[in-house]
Amino acid sequence: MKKETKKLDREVRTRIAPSPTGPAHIGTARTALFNYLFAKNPPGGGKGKFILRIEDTDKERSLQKWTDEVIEQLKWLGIEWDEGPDIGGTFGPYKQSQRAEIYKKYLEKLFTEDKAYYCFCTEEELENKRQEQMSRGLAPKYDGACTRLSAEIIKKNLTEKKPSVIRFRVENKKIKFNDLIRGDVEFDAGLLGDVVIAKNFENPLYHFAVVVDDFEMKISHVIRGEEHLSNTPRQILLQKALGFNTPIYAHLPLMLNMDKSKMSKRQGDVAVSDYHNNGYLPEALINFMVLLGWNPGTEKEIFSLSQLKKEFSVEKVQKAGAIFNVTRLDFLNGFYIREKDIKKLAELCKPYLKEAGLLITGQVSENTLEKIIEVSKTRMKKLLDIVELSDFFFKENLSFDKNLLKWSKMEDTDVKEALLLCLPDGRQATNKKSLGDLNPKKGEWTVQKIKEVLEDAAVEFNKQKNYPGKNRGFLLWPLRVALSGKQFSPSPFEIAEILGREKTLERINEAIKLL
RNA sequence: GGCCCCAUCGUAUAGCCUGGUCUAGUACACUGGCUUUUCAAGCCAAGAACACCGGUUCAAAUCCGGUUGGGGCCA
Repeated sequence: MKKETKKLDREVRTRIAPSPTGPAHIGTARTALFNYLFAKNPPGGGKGKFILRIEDTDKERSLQKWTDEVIEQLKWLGIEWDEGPDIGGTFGPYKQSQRAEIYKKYLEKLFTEDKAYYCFCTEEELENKRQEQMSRGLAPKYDGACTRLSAEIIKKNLTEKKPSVIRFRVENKKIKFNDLIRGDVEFDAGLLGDVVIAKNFENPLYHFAVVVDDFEMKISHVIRGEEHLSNTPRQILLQKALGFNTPIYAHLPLMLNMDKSKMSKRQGDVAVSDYHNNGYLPEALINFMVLLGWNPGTEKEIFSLSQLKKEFSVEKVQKAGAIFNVTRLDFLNGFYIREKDIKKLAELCKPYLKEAGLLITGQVSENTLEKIIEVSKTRMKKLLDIVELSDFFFKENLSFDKNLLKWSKMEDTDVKEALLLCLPDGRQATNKKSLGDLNPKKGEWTVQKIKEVLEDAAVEFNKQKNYPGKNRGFLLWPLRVALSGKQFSPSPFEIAEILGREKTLERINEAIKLL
């Protein structure tokens, strides 16, 4: 289980190679992150390069819009690459669809050296053989029916346009390699069978294309998900057949569903855009993802991307898969939201408020918006939450059940009295100031003043009604509900200040009418 | 089914390489408390794990073997 730390004479070059067949997957983002961090701070020191390659060999399912999407999401996360798909063309092009000539060249080389051959077996034949092997308790493996076809038969089949694929002769031997995370790993390639590497000379398949691309792009370290671990031996064999160097491998633990299976769409959001759109902050997502499978060995667990660039090291990466626990992501996201500069946070919340039709340009001042967000932010797990949390600040009319106004065992009349006490003429009932007596023009409409007046009123109210003196809920709860229309909200002092005197009094009156 | 990988509180992990300082640390979550008009946030506290069996050793979470369990790949 030794992990070698070989000195590299080559430049460190890592890559991420997504297939643009759907929205960018969260697993792709995490793999990208680890590759990026590794390149930024390679074991031997110096600076490496991180490359973005687009694996769009599947022409039917690959769409430009998904390539654009992956780019957008990686940029959003702050993961930057040095080459590809449209920048820095030293080893380009960086899209597999544009590299057909390169693949063809190597495919031909394999053919001339008799390391690859045409296979004319049909899907059906293959499937039957597979079933038969499995029923006998054997590993399903290509039986080699076409390995030694005569030149005439091949020619005949080809001219007849019989469907064919290209297979690679997999040597019957043990393959050993050293994985940066897992140590020594050994496979018996004899169990593999000859693998299909291309549909034809124009259409290479995954195993072949990665091997060629990684070599041509001088990738030094292949850091990828554990699902590729068992693909590694056949790729190594291909490299050997082609005369390539084998890169250094590091297989990352998988991100798992709650039931420990590989993270999948069925059990929650897997697209980076899902998290982006719901208002997770990139810093939270980065921090969360990196801690899934890595930690510095200290008790520190809040990391910015730039700190990570200095502190990350592969040796500290776990071997076991990690469950993607949204609750923890929520905590981290809430933490970063609370930490955020209020102006920036307001900017980030705006789109959500606009989308919900709450924020109409020019209607609410920047200053007020910031106050609204300031009093709501401790309750936010994600940016989208701001909508539910603050809608009552923006609405003209509130609608809620009048019973919500009652604190403890209050009757309608009690509630009414409490609310009346906050109004300008409520003063009649007491010799203290009421809310309505505060004059905004004299700078009296502040949380501080409002709080003073209301606390006095609460004491007075309790005295009158013979309520337990310490419990201010008899006044404050009805007031808070009158102002927010909600069971849970910021304090009535904060709400009143933001709402302004006029609107505050209006809402109190509206509530009284309900009773 | 074959092959490969993995295994510390519910979750993420520290500790494992270099056995003793581990009556196993931290964070999230959960529970209780403080604060409090409410919900949050904050603070305090409590509960909670070395998968199992054997071996090596004076001593094992740590080293070795096996078992079990989980996962991945192969179509």
